[in-house]
Amino acid sequence: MSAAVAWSVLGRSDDVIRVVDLGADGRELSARLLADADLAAHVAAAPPSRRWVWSDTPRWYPALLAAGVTVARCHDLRLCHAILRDSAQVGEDAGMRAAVEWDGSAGEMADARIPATLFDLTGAETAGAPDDIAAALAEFERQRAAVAHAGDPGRLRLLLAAESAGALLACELHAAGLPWSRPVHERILEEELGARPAVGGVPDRVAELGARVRAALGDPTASLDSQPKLLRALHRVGVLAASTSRWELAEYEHPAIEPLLAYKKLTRLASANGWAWLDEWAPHGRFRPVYVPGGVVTGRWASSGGGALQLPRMLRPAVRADDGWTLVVADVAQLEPRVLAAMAGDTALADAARGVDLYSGLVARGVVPSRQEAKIALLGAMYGATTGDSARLLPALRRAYPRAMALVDDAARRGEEGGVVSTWLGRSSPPPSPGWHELQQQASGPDASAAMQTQARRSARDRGRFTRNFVVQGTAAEWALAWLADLRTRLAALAPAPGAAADASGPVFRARAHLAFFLHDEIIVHAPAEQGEEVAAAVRAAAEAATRLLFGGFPLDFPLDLRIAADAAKA
DNA sequence: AGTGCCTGCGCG
DNA sequence: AAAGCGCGCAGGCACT
Repeated sequence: MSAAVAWSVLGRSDDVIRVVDLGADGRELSARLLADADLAAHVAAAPPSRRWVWSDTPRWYPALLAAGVTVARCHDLRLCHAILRDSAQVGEDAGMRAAVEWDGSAGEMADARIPATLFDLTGAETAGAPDDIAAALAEFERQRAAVAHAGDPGRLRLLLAAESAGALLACELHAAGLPWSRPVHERILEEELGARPAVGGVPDRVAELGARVRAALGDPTASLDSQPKLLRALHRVGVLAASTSRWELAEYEHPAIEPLLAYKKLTRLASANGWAWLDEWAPHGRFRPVYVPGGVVTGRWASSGGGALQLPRMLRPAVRADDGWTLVVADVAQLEPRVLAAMAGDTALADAARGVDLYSGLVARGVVPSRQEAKIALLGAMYGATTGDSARLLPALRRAYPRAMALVDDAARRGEEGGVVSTWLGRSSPPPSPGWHELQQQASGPDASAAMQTQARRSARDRGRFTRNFVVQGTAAEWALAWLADLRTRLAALAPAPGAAADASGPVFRARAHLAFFLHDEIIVHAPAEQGEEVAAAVRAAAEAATRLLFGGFPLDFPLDLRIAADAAKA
């Protein structure tokens, strides 16, 4: 009877895949070689509790998904390396910083395997590269040791598991795609812009507005798309704006302003999400962005291509469930202030959040006069406002919620001093650059100029605002990851759709309810119509599970705005 | 032609 | 200059 396999490390050795099975203690139990074509079957045959360890999820998982195989758990060495390398809980002696071959972004690591030239085929080019099985085993052992010796191994393990689950989900979201209605998108474009113009042409509504602006400027050839030229044209008619931004132009009274603002709005729609976007990014009923887990320093996801995280509200009706399916759209109400309350153990702020709307809770307790001011004050507290209404409201916030304010103020102070701050689960901010330290050093010297001192002061404050926000934004990202990971597991346990059929989005995601979109604090699940309520219950249960996982019994809810509908239009 | 920066604006 | 955080992308423009 052999010990149970806890981990299976995947890597390459010569031209084949090597699978090394490890016990819970990290000891090697067995190893085997596999051809690429046999990997999916091997993974599918393993028990779902198996955690697959691999260099970089986008390099291994898409092929499995294409073969119809999903994985319940993995350990993404690249993403976990990035966390452990910077975490204040991990000592320098863990060697994470020295293992620079793991530092690249997903794209850079892919490049590292490619020989520099066609003649450089000595085999050495892959020796230290992450895909190599020896490199993967060494890094995994290094990471296990780093976690074991960390200040709070439990939280760090949670973070690494959540990050890795996110890596799986990012690939799945891309494979599944967001259901997108071409007719609805086209209808919106035609209503706003007019008929689709010929290639290189300008939509009718844009042309009309442009003519109105030029007429009002008294300049039939005025260029509206070049910021410097537009600014000069405005100055000539007495609009002495310093920039051509929407907010500033709106301050001026001139017949050119109204059509100009409309012109800007429509050209933005046409260039960012017009017909060309539709053809390129959602040609066959699915929008498939590339999600980049850990792409933001705080731990938030970034995206690449198609502007996935910037879909304008105007286009949300184009997010439309397939026939016989529905969407469950949910976002967290005021995620970041709630996260702040929980992190700080601020029971007074948690108390104000008891209802559905935290901002109204502040008004009800007489902290600020209006909901709008509550929002501005809290955002200012988390972003580090120094002027205006927001800064004016901070003293009231400080009186009412000293613990929450102390947490962000302390993070800001540490940042200004050049220190490192960490999220709830242990992701740490990157240290300041050598140049930053140098500037602070020189500015504190005896022969520092006043200009240099001002610059250093400003640079310190900038970093303070970054670290102030880092702890909150980063912990909110952790809550969201925990929510996603838990929901992903719950959805996988639901019954398949009746009469599920294969189609272009792949058998796995056509067969059952699945996540289709994620944006910081919002998710969209695409589900068989009759499972709408069941999925909604899973979404809520996952949010509660995430809250307990991170914050235990702290008395605070993370209420969701949730709707079940055929499309994702915002209320 | 390719690059990198700037402005502006979409999202949380 | 949208007061204060984090992003991606398009278009113009200066540079190589």
